[in-house]
Parts: sequence; structure tokens; C-alpha cells
Amino acid sequence: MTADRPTAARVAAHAGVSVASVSRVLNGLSASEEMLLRVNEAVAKLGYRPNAMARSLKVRRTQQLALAVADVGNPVYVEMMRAIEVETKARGYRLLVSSTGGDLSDTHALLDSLAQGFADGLVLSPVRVDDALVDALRRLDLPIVVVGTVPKSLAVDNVRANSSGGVRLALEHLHARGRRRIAFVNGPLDTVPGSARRRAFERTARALGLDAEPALRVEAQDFTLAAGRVAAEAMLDAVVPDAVLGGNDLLAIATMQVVAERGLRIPEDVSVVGMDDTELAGVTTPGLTSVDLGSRERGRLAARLLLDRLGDPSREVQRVTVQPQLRVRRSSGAGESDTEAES
Amino acid sequence: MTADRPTAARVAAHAGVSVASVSRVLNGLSASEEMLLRVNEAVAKLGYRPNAMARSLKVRRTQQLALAVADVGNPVYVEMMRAIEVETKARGYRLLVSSTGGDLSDTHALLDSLAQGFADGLVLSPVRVDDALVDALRRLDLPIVVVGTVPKSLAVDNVRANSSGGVRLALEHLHARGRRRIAFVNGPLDTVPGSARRRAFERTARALGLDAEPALRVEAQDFTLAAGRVAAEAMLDAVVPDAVLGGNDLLAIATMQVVAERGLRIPEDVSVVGMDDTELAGVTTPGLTSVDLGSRERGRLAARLLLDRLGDPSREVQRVTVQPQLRVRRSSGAGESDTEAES
DNA sequence: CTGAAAGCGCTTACAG
DNA sequence: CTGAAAGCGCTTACAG
Repeated sequence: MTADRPTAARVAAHAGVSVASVSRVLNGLSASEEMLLRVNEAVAKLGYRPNAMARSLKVRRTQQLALAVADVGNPVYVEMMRAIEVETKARGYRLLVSSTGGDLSDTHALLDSLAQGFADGLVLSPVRVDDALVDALRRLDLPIVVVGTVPKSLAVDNVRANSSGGVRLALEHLHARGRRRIAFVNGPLDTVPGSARRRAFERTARALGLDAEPALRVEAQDFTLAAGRVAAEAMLDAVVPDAVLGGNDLLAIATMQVVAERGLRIPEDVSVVGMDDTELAGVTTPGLTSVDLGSRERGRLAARLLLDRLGDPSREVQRVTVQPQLRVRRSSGAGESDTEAES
Repeated sequence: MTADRPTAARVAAHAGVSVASVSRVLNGLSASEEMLLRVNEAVAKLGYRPNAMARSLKVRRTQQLALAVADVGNPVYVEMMRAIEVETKARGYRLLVSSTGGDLSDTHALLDSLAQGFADGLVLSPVRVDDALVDALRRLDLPIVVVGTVPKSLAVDNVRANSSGGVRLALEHLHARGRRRIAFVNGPLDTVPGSARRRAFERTARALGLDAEPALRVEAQDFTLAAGRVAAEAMLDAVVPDAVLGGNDLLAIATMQVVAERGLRIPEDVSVVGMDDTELAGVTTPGLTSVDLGSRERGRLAARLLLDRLGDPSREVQRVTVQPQLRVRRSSGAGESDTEAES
């Protein structure tokens, strides 16, 4: 914590060349054999590393990208993060991860500080979106990829899941197994996924002729295990369904717990299906049938879109949608094979 | 993605003052009412935000901290991350999160790039430590806090868990419930926690007179669910214990799964205890008894130590140890109350 | 209290 | 191929 770091000037002095030449060698520009040798030797001897801030100031690139997700504790975001990190690291970017807690003010604070220019781009996966956020995104003079749903009027690269299709896959699966009294433990309706999944649920339930009793639809305060428990308890106090769809895996897993505690068997008495197909779905007992909404693939695509735009800022805005896949496990009555894909 | 950002010079011109004054107002230094008004108005009108890189270059602080953990997918690190984020955000720092995958080369790459000065400090929680890493840490001219165990010779602030004590708590608990044939599904022995927990297990097992059959000790390839399954299968192919201690919660949960699949009852036939007391321990069926090694507390303390050192670089090196607590749940035969603390 | 000037550590036209 | 010089956008002594 003492010795000040060597600068390009010191390396230059040591090698008996100009700082310009030091910079050129380090950036792989043309230089004579002699120059290469002298600079590299001085660099090695002094343990020189170029100052990232000085470089950023000059070249107007930070080599940093920001990633903002609602909840770093949710495995679905962990999987997305990993996929993004793989892509961006391979291209030499560092990743700043923010957990915005599903709170709009956190997201605004992040966007506000992004305006200070410490990152070259942003991948944002917001669960709540309001006009102020859309405005702030529009004002932000930075390449952005939104993972999720945004108003058409906002021209940003966009990767989305097809959660309506996912809900449909889940309900058709349960319907095919004879379930008609299907509950929905959803997340908050004021979130983008919460409201989309709710609409899809109602539409599909009607089409399939499922039981429409209002008590079968509950809304957890959050897409978390703890909130799921509370919502599932309330629902089961009022009604006994023959199947439950969780708004995500965490809600489904919390529901499984409550169902089991009440002495109901899964899947015999109550089938349970989740959404996101996180790693957790494979380790519950019984294994949780879940709709894979392609979080890794969405992460990978989001990173690609961002990197592409960084390379070509004028490129046309792209929107891609990842299609869902149902992973059937024992919680909805899979047979021998522990996991099989339907889709 | 077009309009270039306003600079302090532009704000100064707009307000009819010097750039020095703009800087002073923005940094809250003394200024006349008149000056405050004019600058703030210009700032607001132009939507000016100071350039973070330029500021960093000048003041030699980046307002960024790096956090490197072995596996962002492990809830124990998520909890630690959250605790660290709370502390550091409150002090105006951004957090760069790296997942080093338990791989030494990733950690070295990170340290190498940290030498470029893009962060003011580092919290590192390595699962593997070798001489080269210790050397690299010594060379790195940056405040560092290590969460985990480091050689005494390395003078860095240090927060550690007492995992030996944790293993002892777990084994004494199982012993008190009459278990003698206790298996250990541990993580890799070439990791710091793996080897420490192994030693503690052997020592305590001997002291308590537990069954010493070698087949009861297995080593998973990694501290993950997937690796835990493989290790647990191998162990149960060879021997049937009356209890299992997992090297962490993920290994314990994977083991619970395999145990259940083989038709053994938990806790009647086999009690299971994990380590870390992650959120997952509360949502398995049955709930998993686990040793809380204080991950949130360790994160909080690590952040504090780092912030303190940032404030006073010459402060003496500190080492703190967080004590473990046993959380008893149904997997080891808790009664009515779903969770009770022993310690 | 305020401004002019130097300088943080780089990169990059511009000459030679 | 190489060097001298300008400049990225700030902050901070230094004068006044």
C-alpha cells in the first residue's frame, strides 16, 4: 500500500524511449524488434500495468459493462449472469453487477450513476417498468439491452421470454393429466412478468375450461420463497386445488413445502409446476416440473446484442424472443425417467 | 447514442463562471449564493454529470470495489455478497463482482487486472490458496480483505469462519441423538474449507468414538449439488450410515435427495446435517439442520474492514473470526418447533 | 470567494 | 518506425 505504481513515463525513461513508443508496444502497434525488446523488458522489470482510468479517459471506453437484475439470490438470474459473464469476459469486459431489488428507485439510482460514464453498456432485466424508467432509459446515452418486456416506443435491443407460451405449456400439461382445479401462486401483478403470466393464465384457463374459482388465484408479495409460503398458506386455507402453477420456481417450491406440510401428496393429491427451470427444480423432492424460459439463452443473447451494438452503434435495433420448454419431473407425475422434455 | 455529454467546461460557459467553480459547487466546497444558483441551474439545464473516469484519474480513487467469490450460484456467497453490497453502497462504492469458479487461474487473472487500478479495494473469498496466490496478493498494492484462511505471513485484513467448531457442533448434535455411524460428504480436499472440515471431522469423530469406517468419508469433486449427488451415490453404494454431514448445504441437500430416492427415511433412518445454513436449508422437505457459519456477518465485517482501511491505510491488520451456530430442523429430528438454535 | 494554470496517466494525430 | 505535443475531463494548490 505504499510504492506508487510505475507509469508509462517511468517505463519510457527506463527503456530510453518515448512514452508514445511504450504505449504503442503495449497496444500492439508496429514497432521495431529493438523497441519491442527494450519496452517489454522495462515493463517486466518494473511490473508496469497501464492505468485503466487514464486509458478510459483518453479512449472513451471503460471496458466495463453494467448488469442490473432484480434479485441476485434468484437462481434464474444467477444463470443469466453466468451466461452474460462468459460472453463479456471473453471480449475483455469487466462486469458490474447490481441487484436492484425489484425496486424502481434502485434502478433509477443506477441509471443516474451510469450517466457518469463508468460503463460502456448496460444489460437491464427489470421486473417493474414505469414511464419514468422508460424516459430515463431513453435519456441515457448508452447502449442498452433490456431482458424483458419494454414498450414498443423505446428503441432498445431487447431479449424476451415467451412466458405466455410457457404458462400455456404448463396448463396444457396439467390438463392432459386430468387436472381441472388448478391454482396459480403468482408474483406481484404490478410487475411485468406477474401481469403477463396472469393474463396468460386466465386466457388459457378459459380455453381449457378450467375451474375459475377466484380463490385459486393468489398473488405473492414478491417472487421469493418467503413470500411464496405466505401466499400458498393463504390459498390453501381457502381452497384445495388438484394442481398448482407457481409464478416462478421459488414460488412453486415454497408451495410444495406448504402442500407437503398439510399432509397432501405431490403429485397424487396436488401436482405442482414451476417456471424458470432453475437448478433448484432438479433437487427438490419430488423433482419439480418446470417451464424453462431460457434464462441462460436469454443471457447469452443479451450479451451478444450488447457486444454487437458496441461494435456498431448504428446497427438496427433487434428484438429476439426465446421459446419456452417444459421439463417434466415427478411433481406433476412423471414416470420412470426423472426428467423428460415436452415442447 | 449521439449527443456527446456536456463537460464541466460547457457548464462553466453556460453559467458564465470558471470550470474550477463548477467543480467546487459540485463537490460542496464553499461558494457564494449567486455562484451556487448559477452553476446548479446550468447543471440542471444541461443534464450534466461529472465524468467518473476523469475524476478518478485526478483524485486517484475509483469509487469501485472488487468482490471475488468462488461461485455466485452458491447461496452462501449470495448472502455474503448482499451483506457486502449493503455496506459498500451506503458509502458510495460500486461493486464489481467476479465469480472465480474455484479456479486459481481465474483469481490470478483478476488480481492481474486489478493491478490496472480499476478498483480501490478487494474482498476475496478464495476456496483454493497456493503460494503463487499469496505472492500475488502480497504484490498487489491495494487494500484487501480475505474472507477465509490465509497464511499468517500474509498481512491482510482477514475474516474467517470457525468451520472446525461448526463440524464439532454438528457431530455432537448427531451423537447426542444416538448416531454413531456418521458419514461425511465433503468437498474437495485441496480446498481450504474442504481440508479444514476434514481434519475437524476426524478429530471430533475420534473424540466422540464414532464409527471410523473409511467408506463413510467421501469427497465430492466440487461444493455443488451435481457433484454432491455423484459422491452421495458412491457412498451409499458402499455403506449405509445412520447420519450424514454435508461439507456444505448443497452437498447435504444432494445427499438428502439420493437418500430419499433409495427409500430411506429422513431423519428416522438417516439424519442429515448441512453447513452454511443457507436459505435453501429452510425449504427442503424435511427442513435441513445446518450449521450457520455466519456468511452474512462475515460479509458485513469484511466490508467494514475494507472501508476502514480505505479510510486509514496504515491501520493495523485485523483478523476476526465469526462463531458458528447450529440450526436444528427436521432432517436431524427436531420436534415441534421447526427451527431452534443450539450453540 | 473566484479564476488561471498545472497535472492526473494515458493515446493519438502530426511531423520527421 | 519514432518522438514531441496536444488533449481526454476533471480537481486542486496557488494567487488575487
